[in-house]
Amino acid sequence: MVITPKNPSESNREYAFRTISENIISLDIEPGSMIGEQEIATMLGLSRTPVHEALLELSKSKIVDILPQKGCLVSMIDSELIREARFLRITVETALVEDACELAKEEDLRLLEDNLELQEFYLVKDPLKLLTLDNEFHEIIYRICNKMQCHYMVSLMSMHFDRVRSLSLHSVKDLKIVSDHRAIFEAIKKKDPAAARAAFQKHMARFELDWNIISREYKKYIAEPSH
Amino acid sequence: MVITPKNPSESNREYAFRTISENIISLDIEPGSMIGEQEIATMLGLSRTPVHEALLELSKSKIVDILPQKGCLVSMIDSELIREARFLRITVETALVEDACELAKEEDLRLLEDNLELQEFYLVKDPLKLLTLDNEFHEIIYRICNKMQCHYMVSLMSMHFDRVRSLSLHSVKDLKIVSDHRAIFEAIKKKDPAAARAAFQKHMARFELDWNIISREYKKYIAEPSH
DNA sequence: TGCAAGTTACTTGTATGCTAGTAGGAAGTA
DNA sequence: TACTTCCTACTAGCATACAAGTAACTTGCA
Repeated sequence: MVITPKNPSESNREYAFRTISENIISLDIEPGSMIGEQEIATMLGLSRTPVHEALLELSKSKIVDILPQKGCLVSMIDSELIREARFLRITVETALVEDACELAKEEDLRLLEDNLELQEFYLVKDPLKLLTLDNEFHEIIYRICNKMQCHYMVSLMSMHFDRVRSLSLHSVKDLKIVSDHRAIFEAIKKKDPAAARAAFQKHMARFELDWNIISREYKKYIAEPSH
Repeated sequence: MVITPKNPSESNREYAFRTISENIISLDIEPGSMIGEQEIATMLGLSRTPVHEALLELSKSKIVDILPQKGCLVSMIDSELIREARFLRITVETALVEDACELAKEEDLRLLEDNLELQEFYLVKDPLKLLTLDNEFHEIIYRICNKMQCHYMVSLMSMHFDRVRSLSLHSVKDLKIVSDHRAIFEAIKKKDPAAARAAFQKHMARFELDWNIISREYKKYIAEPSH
């Protein structure tokens, strides 16, 4: 478990939530492992209460599963939940990029472009940073469309998604992701909804290929189909 | 505040969450009013802890606003959040009803039809029951498409929406809502995605009219635009 | 050896107590 | 009257204590 210092502006509960989330997404906490409230509380120098509340929030997206009187299970990578997270993102964000063509102001375009330049800069240097920038790029689009509450809901579910992306860093595909983002940006800039939609859907389609490879390579992390 | 008995299968936290939610949606707790953890805990016969956790969850959808060291503010009816909730539902469920045309089995169609018959039965008798049935109708569609996690996320946000619907019960429009549902059902039954999509969008469009009336009639409950 | 009952250690759920921060009113001052 | 300062009452955040349930181990018996 990787522990970063507590940001002074965040509450203990937020600190616990952020730390646990980051470690689950980065796979520093392994899928399928059990984590105890006390254990984490001690590591973070907190009491159980804020840790308990953080785990409660995480359990809402099913990224952890609280088993009462037993413990807290970090969920296995679950293709059904990933499918849902992906469905939600594709559906919502396809609509958003179209709207963004109308709504984006000069200032918004500048934010997107700054983000893109950072993506290009970190492309070879720091793939993990790239994942953060990727998420920020999408967040800017939510902000352009005044849909930040939707963004919160979608990103909670996207954790399932992000965890798989952590497994496929450092790959050639990163290069394509950044150029996808640029294509989406250009379409918004040109106020071309159809092009934006097409670029976005091409972008999200890449994941399907990843998943086929990863689901073979990391079987130990993948949940059995339930039925 | 209306208090129903605790269901034996639910935890104290779930009981608190359900009770508070119901009272906010039904407007038995007024928009803009302050509620204290202790106050609610006493009313429900619980300690502050499960109430605190319930309020925390509600605050994630911004239906309440926790002001640290001050209290918990039940949010005013906020047209921006309603717009977001509505956007999310329309976007997601439009995609779902199309998919449902392929995925719905005989058994699913029976569930939908049973629900519809109840809607028609309660149409004149109990408009509040109708709201519950309405939500259940939509939930069945999520279930048909195996998108229950999405359903959880969307329904959290839909509370903003449901609260406004509570204000417009007993109106002639109820009749149209039920016939809308039947149109959606028939389209799914005939496996006609285009018809399902059209029927659903017609259904959701009704809200716009409601909102215009209600926002004039209940000004005391409506938040000022922030800017 | 194999199995069953009892015990113990450990888990989360919940209650309670303490801390720190807010708001509003009382009292004092010009 | 108008303003400032202090005090009191109240809030949620958090720590801690206890309750209740689980699971694994130990013990005893056949």
